[in-house]
Amino acid sequence: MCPKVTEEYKKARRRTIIEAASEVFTRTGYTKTTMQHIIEEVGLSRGAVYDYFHNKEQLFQAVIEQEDENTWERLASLKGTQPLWPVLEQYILASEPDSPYNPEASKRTSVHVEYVIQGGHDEERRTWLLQRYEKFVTALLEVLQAGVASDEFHPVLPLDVIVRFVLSANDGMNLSVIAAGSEAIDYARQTQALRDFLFYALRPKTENSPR
Amino acid sequence: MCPKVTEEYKKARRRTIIEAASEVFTRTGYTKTTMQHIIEEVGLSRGAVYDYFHNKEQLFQAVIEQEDENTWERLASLKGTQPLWPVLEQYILASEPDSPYNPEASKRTSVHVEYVIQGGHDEERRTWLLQRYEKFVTALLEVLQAGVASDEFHPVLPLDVIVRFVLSANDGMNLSVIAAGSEAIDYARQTQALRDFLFYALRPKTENSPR
DNA sequence: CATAAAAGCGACACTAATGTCGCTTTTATA
DNA sequence: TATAAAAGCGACATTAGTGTCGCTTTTATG
Repeated sequence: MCPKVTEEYKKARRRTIIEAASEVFTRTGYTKTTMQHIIEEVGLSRGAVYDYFHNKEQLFQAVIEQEDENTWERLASLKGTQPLWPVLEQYILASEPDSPYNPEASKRTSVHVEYVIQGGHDEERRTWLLQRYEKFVTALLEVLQAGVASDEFHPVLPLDVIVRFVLSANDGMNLSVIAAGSEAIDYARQTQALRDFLFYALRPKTENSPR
Repeated sequence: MCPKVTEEYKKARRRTIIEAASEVFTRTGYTKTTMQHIIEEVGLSRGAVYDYFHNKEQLFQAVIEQEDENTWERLASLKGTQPLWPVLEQYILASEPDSPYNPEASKRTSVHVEYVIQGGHDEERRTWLLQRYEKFVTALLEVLQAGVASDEFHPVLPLDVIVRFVLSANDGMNLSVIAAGSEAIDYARQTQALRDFLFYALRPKTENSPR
C-alpha cells in the first residue's frame, strides 16, 4: 500500500525528461522534434516517458516553464539596480553571455516562435502564450518603472509601448539571424540600433553622450 | 509528335496550382499544410500536381516568388517619390491596405517565418533565403538612398542598419500579433513606435513635428 | 522477506502522409 | 480522322510517427 517511490524521485525523473527534451528541442527545433527523439535522448522507454507527459506539446510547455524560472529571477534582481541604464545597455549589447539579446539565444527564440506559430489558432495554446507574454511584459515594465520612479528615465513614449516594441524587435532580430546568419544581418549593429532606440525613448540621465 | 499542349496552357496550370497552394499555405500555415490539402484545393489529381512540383518545398518557393513580384514593383515605384517621408510614414502606419505593416499581413509573415525556421540548417534553403533577404534589403536601401540624395533625409545611423532593423522589428511585431493578437500587443502604438524610430534615425526634412 | 502498488517496458495497431508508376484520356498535328 | 506524345489519374507500397496496453520489474512497507 502507499506510493512506491518518493515524490522527490518522481520530480527528479520529470526533471531529467524535461532536460533531455530541452536539449532536443534546441538542437532540432519544435516541429522536427518527435517523441521518438526525446525518448532516445533521455534513454527511458516509450511507456515511461508517456507516463510523465502525454504528448510533445505538454512536454514543451514544461520545458518553457522550467526555462522561464531563470528569467523571472534575473528580471526581479534588475529591479533594485540604480542607475539602471548601464545594466540595461550591457544587457542589450549582449555582453551578458546569457542575455536573450545574445545571438546564441536565437536558436532558442526560433524554437519558441515555431511553437507560437503552430498554435496560432488553437484557443487553449493561445491563452497560455498570451499569459506568458503579459507576464514577461509586466516584469520588464516594472524594471523600467523603477527607473522612472528614481527619476533616471524620462520616457518620450509610453513605457509599455517601449517594452513591447523592444521585445518584438528582439524577436525579429533573432529570427533574421536564423534566416540569414548573424554576419549577414550585421547583428552587432542592429543591437546598437536597438540600444539607440531605447536611449532615445527612455532619455536616461547619464554622463555618456547618446553615442 | 511535338508537345501536345501549348506553353501557355502549362503556365496557366502552374499558376492555378500556385494560387491554390498560396491559399492553403496562408490558411493553414507552412508546417500543417500537406500536399494532400493543396491537391484537394486545386482539384487536380495527385499525379498531376506532382508533375508540376515535386514536393511542398518547391511549391512553396514558387508561391513566394510569385508573391514577391508585387513587392518589387511597389518598391521600385516608391524610389521616384519626393518628398518620400509622408509616403513612408503612411506605409508604416498601415493605412495602405496591402502594406506589409498591416496586421492582415501577419498571417503571411508567420508562414514565411515558419519556412525560414524549418530550413535553418539546410544549406540550400539558407542560401535561397539569404539571397531573397538581401534583395529585399537592397531594394529598400535604394529607396532610402534616393531620399538622402535629394537631401530629404539626414540619417544618424547607417542606412543599411536602419533598413535591417526596420525589417526585423516589423517581423517581430507581426509575430507577436500571431502569438497574442493585435489588441494584446497594441499593434497600433507599436507601429507608432517604429515610425518614431524611423523619424529619429532618418531625420527627414518636414513641416510636421516628430509627433 | 513477502507482497502489492506502481514504475518501467516495448511490441503493436493505427494514422497520416509521401512519391511513384502503369493505365486512361486528351489533344495537336499529319 | 488516325495517331503518338504527353497530360492526367488514383491505387499502392512505403515511411514515420503516435499513443496504448498487458506484461515484467522494482521498491517501500507490514
